[in-house]
Amino acid sequence: MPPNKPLSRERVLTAAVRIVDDEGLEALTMRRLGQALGVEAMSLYRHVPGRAALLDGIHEMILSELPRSRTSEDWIASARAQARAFRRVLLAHPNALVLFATRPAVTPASLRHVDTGLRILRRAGFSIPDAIAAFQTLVTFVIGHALSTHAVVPHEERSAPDYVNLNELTALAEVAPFLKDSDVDAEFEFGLDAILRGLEAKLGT
Amino acid sequence: MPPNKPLSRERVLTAAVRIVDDEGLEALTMRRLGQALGVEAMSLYRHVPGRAALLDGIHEMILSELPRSRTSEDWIASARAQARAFRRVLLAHPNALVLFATRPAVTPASLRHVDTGLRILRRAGFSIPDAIAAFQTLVTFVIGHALSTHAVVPHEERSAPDYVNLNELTALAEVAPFLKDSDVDAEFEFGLDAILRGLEAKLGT
DNA sequence: ACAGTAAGCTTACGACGTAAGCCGTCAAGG
DNA sequence: CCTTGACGGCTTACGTCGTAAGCTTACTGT
Repeated sequence: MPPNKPLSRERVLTAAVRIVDDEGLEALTMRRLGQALGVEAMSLYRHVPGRAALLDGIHEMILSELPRSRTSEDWIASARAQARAFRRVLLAHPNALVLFATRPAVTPASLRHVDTGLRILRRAGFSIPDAIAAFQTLVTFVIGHALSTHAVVPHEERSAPDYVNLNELTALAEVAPFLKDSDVDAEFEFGLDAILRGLEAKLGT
Repeated sequence: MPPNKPLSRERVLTAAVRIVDDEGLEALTMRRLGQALGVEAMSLYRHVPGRAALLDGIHEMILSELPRSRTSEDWIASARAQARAFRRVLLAHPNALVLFATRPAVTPASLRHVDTGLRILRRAGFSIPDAIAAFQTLVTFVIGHALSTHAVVPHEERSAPDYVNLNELTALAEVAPFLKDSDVDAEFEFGLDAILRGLEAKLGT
């Protein structure tokens, strides 16, 4: 292999994202990443302070895929569009989803988007604390929903079901058949719509 | 140290939870856990198939702290109470929060609570798919909110802020002073209330 | 030509999860 | 009583991880 382009934080991070996307988070080791770049593991430390910073970098890199959003008159439509866009970006990297549970929702890379989100809510008429809470609610929902529906976890050992009397769980039994083929996207839209309506209702208060 | 009580899955799991609570998830290694029980690491494998199963067990053990909930006439009040109870349990183990992001929301240990949650929503009048989506929304919000407000992450290296023009972020600037001393509980209640109101609104549809 | 510096390499260490097999204890059967 | 088997815990060992420390190479500006 001929001496490639010189490394750079940029190149390291994009390679890292690719590995995570293709092989999962746990496949991302320094040695593996080095190999993908035709380089020894320790060389990476020239460009990234350590593994934790690498994960932060991936987080940042994925967030940077967020499209610059245009806001319209209708604040609900704007908020909905932002939430959808955020979700799309998250779902493009299901293996990296856990990072968004771990890392803080507000990072330098996402400041601009936090700003537009808050602007939408403020213009809608929310007080400052309410706008914060509303934003928090929306972000939290998008991340949480993506996590619970698309996060792929190895899930080796299921512990013994610890016998529960299934006959008592009537509501669950009734619902269970629908769980298999539930439409995840529809569920997301349902939840998002509920939240937005609820926020609208709280505007009057 | 005299030969203690014989080990058991129970004893192993409770010790594990304690370590996680006291020292964090990353402190929970097989050797450390063994030491806490006055036992060698490998002895644990008699009672737990491996580390992944151990984490599943912790997840299960924490969920089992959920109080048996009584449901009232008012479905909104019932749902709110359930959400709060769930949150309380989660916040009792902030270091284990990540597990709830990783592990599926529905496990054998939580079947009963899923059942009562669904029952509340069904009785309120939601169709089966809507009840699923609504439940999902609520659970997701509780977990997500707890994560983003109470998950403690080492957070070593913050990557260079990647210069954003702060002058453009007017909405953020306006809000920033309030971020420091925002009332997390109030924010939670705000979001929860919004969701519940939104769900109520969707009931008519 | 030569010193300085940046980029990558080598070696090494301690900690991790866990596979494989060993050994003491103790209850049941002759 | 002695034997036997199995259960519970221990020992050793392997491969992999993140990364500290120092070395080597190649390019830069003077």
